[in-house]
Amino acid sequence: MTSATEDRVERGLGAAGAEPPQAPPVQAVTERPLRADARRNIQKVLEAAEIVFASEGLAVPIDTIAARAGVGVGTVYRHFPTKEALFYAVVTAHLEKMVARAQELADSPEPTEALFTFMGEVVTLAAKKRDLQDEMARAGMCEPGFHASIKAQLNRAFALLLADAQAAGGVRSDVGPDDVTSLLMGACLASPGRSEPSPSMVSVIFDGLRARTPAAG
Amino acid sequence: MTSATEDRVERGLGAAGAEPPQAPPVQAVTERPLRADARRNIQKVLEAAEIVFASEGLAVPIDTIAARAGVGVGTVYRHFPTKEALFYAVVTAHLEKMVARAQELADSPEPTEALFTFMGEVVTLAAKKRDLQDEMARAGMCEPGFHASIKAQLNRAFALLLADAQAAGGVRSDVGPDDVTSLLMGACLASPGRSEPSPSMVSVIFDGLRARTPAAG
DNA sequence: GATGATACGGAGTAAGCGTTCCGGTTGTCA
DNA sequence: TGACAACCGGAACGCTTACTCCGTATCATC
Repeated sequence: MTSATEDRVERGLGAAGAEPPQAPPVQAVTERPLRADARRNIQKVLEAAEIVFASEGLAVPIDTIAARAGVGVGTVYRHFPTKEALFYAVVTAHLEKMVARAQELADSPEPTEALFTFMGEVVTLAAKKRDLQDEMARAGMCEPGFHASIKAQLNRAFALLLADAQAAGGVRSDVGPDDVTSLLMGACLASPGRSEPSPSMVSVIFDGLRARTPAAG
Repeated sequence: MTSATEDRVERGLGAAGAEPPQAPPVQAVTERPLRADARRNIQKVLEAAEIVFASEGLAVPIDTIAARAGVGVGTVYRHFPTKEALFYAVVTAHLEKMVARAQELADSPEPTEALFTFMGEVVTLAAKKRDLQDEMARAGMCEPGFHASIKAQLNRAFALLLADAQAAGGVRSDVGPDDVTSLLMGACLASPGRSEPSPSMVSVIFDGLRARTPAAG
């Protein structure tokens, strides 16, 4: 309990503020700044993790990331208490960008196009990022609280985008945010192996969302 | 080479004919019938595997399946050379049923409804079967030849169903079998955790496929 | 430059899981 | 019923991988 596990809590971390899944902020005491080499290494690890997780997914061994970053595994674990915490940091950074993008598009004068733009960008991004696909595939199962906070923000922003598009009459009104989220996730998870989503597939979904008269049996 | 590995090739196997991924039929010599207890155990293993793979997916340890079947792991490996071979047997059984269903529906006088019926049934089935989801998630990557033969049959049957629906004017003509397969797989992989697909989600996809005028940007 | 705190590296540890091995059991056939 | 082949069970093996430990190196401070 009093061993080296103590100083492995995240501190500044700059870019992707890596708040670990379930680490209550026990001691917010006198935190002195990190040493310069430590800051450098955190950055190197994050950059390596982003690349490696994107191409290999969560299943990649931590040694691969450490090697790519040019550090030892001990250094990785010094700054990220578990592999999942590192994954969390990387994925959170992506999700934060999505939230920002959704909020930016929410001010658009063309709500319907804004929604479709957002969805298209998400699908395109996810097609290239295996870690995002892994994260989507786990959504629902696994740790319930994992990523909960940032995902709640994303859901809110996305629901707003959808509501505006529906209010503008550009999207059928009999679908809820959860339905469209499922649709979006499905599009992201479809056709694994290719690095771009099928344009026809996306256009079918968009047309389905535009359909005025739900004519389903 | 000459040890007990030899007699682990599949023989009759009854229901789900488990042709292992890459086992060339080297010796089709004088195969005497299996002993009664062996036949019983194969059946028990297949039944247990179907249940366990469906709820846990491919990641489940083989011990779990053996325990559920009430046999030892050695018995499982006597009849299935690897865990993947067992998985293969179970998934193949599902895919064979899909092929049969697709062929049955191909004779329908309502090609469009036949296509949508098929797709709906697949999505509903996949929502309950984690092993099918796992298999779809791996499609494209992993061993290229895995399941290739049965999947080719399925693709052919599905392409026929689609072509008929398009010829009847019920489905837009600017989508190919691969696009619709992606869409279908996406629908199967979306919303993990729930045991039924969202009806709205499915209806959006169907409406998108019906759309006459592809109005995508 | 000396000194102590901080951080690094990577060998080592532990646990999970696929697969094998072999002593014991059971079915089959004469 | 006896004898042998076929089969069973599960302990043991080996590999992978997340994570820890500690001797060594580096940084910050005086």
